[in-house]
Amino acid sequence: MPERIIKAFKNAEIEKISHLDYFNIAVSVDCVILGYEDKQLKVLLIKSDLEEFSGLNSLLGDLVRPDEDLDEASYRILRERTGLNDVYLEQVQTFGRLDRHPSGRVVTTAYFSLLDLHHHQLRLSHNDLHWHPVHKIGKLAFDHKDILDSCLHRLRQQVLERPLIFSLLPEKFSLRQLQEVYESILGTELDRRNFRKKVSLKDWLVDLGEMETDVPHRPGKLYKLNPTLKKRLRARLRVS
Amino acid sequence: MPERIIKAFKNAEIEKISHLDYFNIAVSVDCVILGYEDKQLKVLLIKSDLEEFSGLNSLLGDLVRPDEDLDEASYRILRERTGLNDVYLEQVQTFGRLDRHPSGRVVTTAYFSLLDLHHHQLRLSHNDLHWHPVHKIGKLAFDHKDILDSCLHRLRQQVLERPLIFSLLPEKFSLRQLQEVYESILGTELDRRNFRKKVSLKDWLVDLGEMETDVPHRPGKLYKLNPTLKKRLRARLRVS
DNA sequence: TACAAATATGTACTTGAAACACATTAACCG
DNA sequence: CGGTTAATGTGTTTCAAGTACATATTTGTA
Repeated sequence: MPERIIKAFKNAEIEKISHLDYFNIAVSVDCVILGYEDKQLKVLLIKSDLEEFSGLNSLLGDLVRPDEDLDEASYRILRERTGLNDVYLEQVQTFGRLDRHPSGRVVTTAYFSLLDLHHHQLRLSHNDLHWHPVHKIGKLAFDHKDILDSCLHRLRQQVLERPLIFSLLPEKFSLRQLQEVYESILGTELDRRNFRKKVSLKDWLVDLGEMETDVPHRPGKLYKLNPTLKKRLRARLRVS
Repeated sequence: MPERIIKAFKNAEIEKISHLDYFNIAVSVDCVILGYEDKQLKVLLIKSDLEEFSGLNSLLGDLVRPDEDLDEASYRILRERTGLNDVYLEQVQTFGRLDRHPSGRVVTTAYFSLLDLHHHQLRLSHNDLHWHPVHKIGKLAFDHKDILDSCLHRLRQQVLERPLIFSLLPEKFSLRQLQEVYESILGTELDRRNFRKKVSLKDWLVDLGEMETDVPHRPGKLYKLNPTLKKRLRARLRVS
């Protein structure tokens, strides 16, 4: 099989390189899994078990299996690590630096996903899995800090245009909660009145006619995401 | 070496799959090389030499070599195919469908680049290389139509925000030429007066104090890209 | 029951985009 | 050579969106 592929890419210089070398590249995916808690955006990390990176955390990744799509692989990792199925997932960028993995050549494709950190189905697969506030993260194993940063950059670009952010919140939420999520992602303070005007113009929200409970102040109205949009979010990630 | 990598990704299910299978995935890059001519955006394509796709064109791609970065690989393809060095290049997306290549599993990363189709250094490497108007393209080999579309989508997103478009034009150009390029990319007509106002606010342009020649009407002023921005464009793609 | 703190809604101002008009210049042609 | 044509080059007006800002209302708490 490998020979067939190399033949398909017939290239003048091909004889200079051993055929097998072309298949010394491994393909992996890495997931930047983001949640929201205590007014902070958090990312799910695991302690690296490579001695080269002892003491450092890394993103959740795995080799892509011979029989699975890239999207499927990232979806599988998410499922294995969190137990969650209906999660927003988006490919961001592929990283292929020669020395990015100490054990050999690994090209990795980064995905980010957003989920409700307090979802009742959330079951972390491993004791060494923990949520870390993204703005407190220093070094990570491999080039994972770069990967994280590129995903956060993409998230910030998209978050005002598309209704992604609701995956971070529980089913019902108040406008204050929603605003706080935006503020933690964008790293800026927003004017409450203008914010409310902006989201109300977008027809993203449905007023539930209910109020917050157990808050130490005047309760606000509760909203949920417009069901049509919710379906559309799910549709994007139907993989397996 | 492969064994070391697989060990590094220790996974519960790893034993189910033959170790070597993980390295049956080839990694390639495909370049969507865009130029501008006759008021049309054009893409450089080559006749596919696979019998499965006989009669169809394909993008320019190649396997990533064991000793080169993804960016380097796309840069090399560009150089080999066009003879050009200083070209804008941007990674867009990675495609990994299982059946996307008839000869086996190939994961490919798509790049797009913009260049001046009439550049004096441009030397196409091959007789079967031709420029095709993007809006007239039907089928392509592999999933290359999807790749082309995703690159065009990205280009349309970026073109109003960042000064990419100038790579498509010669050193000196008139505002009319610039507007025509925008219109062909965005697929819309723009108001001349509003367009001029918009670009003049962006400090992208330098007035050369020269005029068009050999035009069958009143000549317009000639401009060039602000040299600072030009340097910055080049800096993004310094690879080898 | 007064106060603190958050919700809820509205208005004036500023900026940017969209629609539109007119004077100017050079090529072309009778 | 002068009138016509077809571009260039610079406005202005209008409208929508964004930003800054104020006040009344509701609930929890001391």
